[in-house]
Amino acid sequence: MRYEKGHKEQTRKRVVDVASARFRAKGIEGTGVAGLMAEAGLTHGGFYAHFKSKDDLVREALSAAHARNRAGWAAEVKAARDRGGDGLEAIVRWYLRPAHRDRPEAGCSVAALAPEVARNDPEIRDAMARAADEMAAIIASELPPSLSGERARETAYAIFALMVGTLQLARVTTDHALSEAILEAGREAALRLARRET
Amino acid sequence: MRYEKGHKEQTRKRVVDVASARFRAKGIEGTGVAGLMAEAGLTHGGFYAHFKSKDDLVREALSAAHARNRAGWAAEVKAARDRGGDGLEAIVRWYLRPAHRDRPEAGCSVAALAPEVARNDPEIRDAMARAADEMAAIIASELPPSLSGERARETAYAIFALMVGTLQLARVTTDHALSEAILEAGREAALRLARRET
DNA sequence: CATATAATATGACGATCATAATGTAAAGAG
DNA sequence: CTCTTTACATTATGATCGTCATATTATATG
Repeated sequence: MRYEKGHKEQTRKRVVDVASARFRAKGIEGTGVAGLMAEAGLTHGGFYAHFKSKDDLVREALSAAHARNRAGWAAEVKAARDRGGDGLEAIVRWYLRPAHRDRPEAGCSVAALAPEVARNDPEIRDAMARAADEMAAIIASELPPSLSGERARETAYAIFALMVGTLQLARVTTDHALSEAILEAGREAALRLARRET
Repeated sequence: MRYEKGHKEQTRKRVVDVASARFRAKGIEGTGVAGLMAEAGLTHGGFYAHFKSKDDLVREALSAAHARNRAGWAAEVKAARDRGGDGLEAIVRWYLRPAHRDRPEAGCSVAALAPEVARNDPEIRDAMARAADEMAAIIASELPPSLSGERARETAYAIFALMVGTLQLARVTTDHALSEAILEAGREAALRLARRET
């Protein structure tokens, strides 16, 4: 059947959105093309009219997930600035909140998929590496003036790594109280790294 | 055929060792029972004479991987102590070294598998959570006296999370120089968290 | 109104997946 | 020396995997 103009792009976008959520929720290998298309309201056959391979979709879904998250980062920073608060503190508290731990399908793709992506092709790794670099750049830009020099990027990467690892540990732990304590410890440590003098 | 006494236990151990390496190298879902048994020199049929399910093996492989790594942690601490050095600094430098980044199959299972494990059953998550808690305990025991009080465990978890996240980011990045810089930034930040005063 | 076309659906390919029932051969028990 | 047992091999099951060739059908175009 022939659909209205723009229908295909809309469908493609829907598949990418579904994929970006399912990958984060169930992993890349844990997500099949058939189930993915079914969730998008389609059958599996049409997949290759939109993407040349699953890897092709993976790249796009990683970028799409990051694009949405980047908007969240920017919104948090802006909201903090508007109320005269600290942008970095807002990011840390927002990233390491229980709701983020509990809903990986809507959260950071690095925390949800980093090891699996690391085992993939360079194109896929680069899609995530670019996302990580952008998040590190946002962190770096929010560091206090005393840290905004040469080593800002390194410090920013360390803070981001701490946030990623903390979220993962909090997700692994089945002890709820410990999971909460891990999140709190991560928040505190991240802010300490951000506030060091010299 | 009937083998000598103890042959079965030896075979089982070999399968667990192969699995613990393969899981870390290719992921849990990325590792099939058939390939695993072939690498152990067996056919896939006998698998269920040793384990009641793949999940059963996963639990055991995670514990086995951790047991070996824990020995490495202890050895690093002891070596540092023997030469009058700082045990925690030794752990951080050993964990965040390029060889660890480049050989996940012999490395930390948390860094290699945390998000995938977080999506699994509570028994499997607990196997990793116990390992993480033990590593955090070692870190806590090596913190300076000024930090050995109430919040030692929280600080230790944060340091461990930073190490895990750093290793993962270094593995994702395809830019070698950046990957090295990420490792260095992680080492520096981890030691800074460990050395804070008050 | 007829027709070419675009966006899907249908169905099938061979591979591989976890799991399991059954077969087989050799070492230990008698 | 025979027989039972044990450790694994063989073979099979039904599912699901990624991929693709082909069929279908409504719409935009003529």
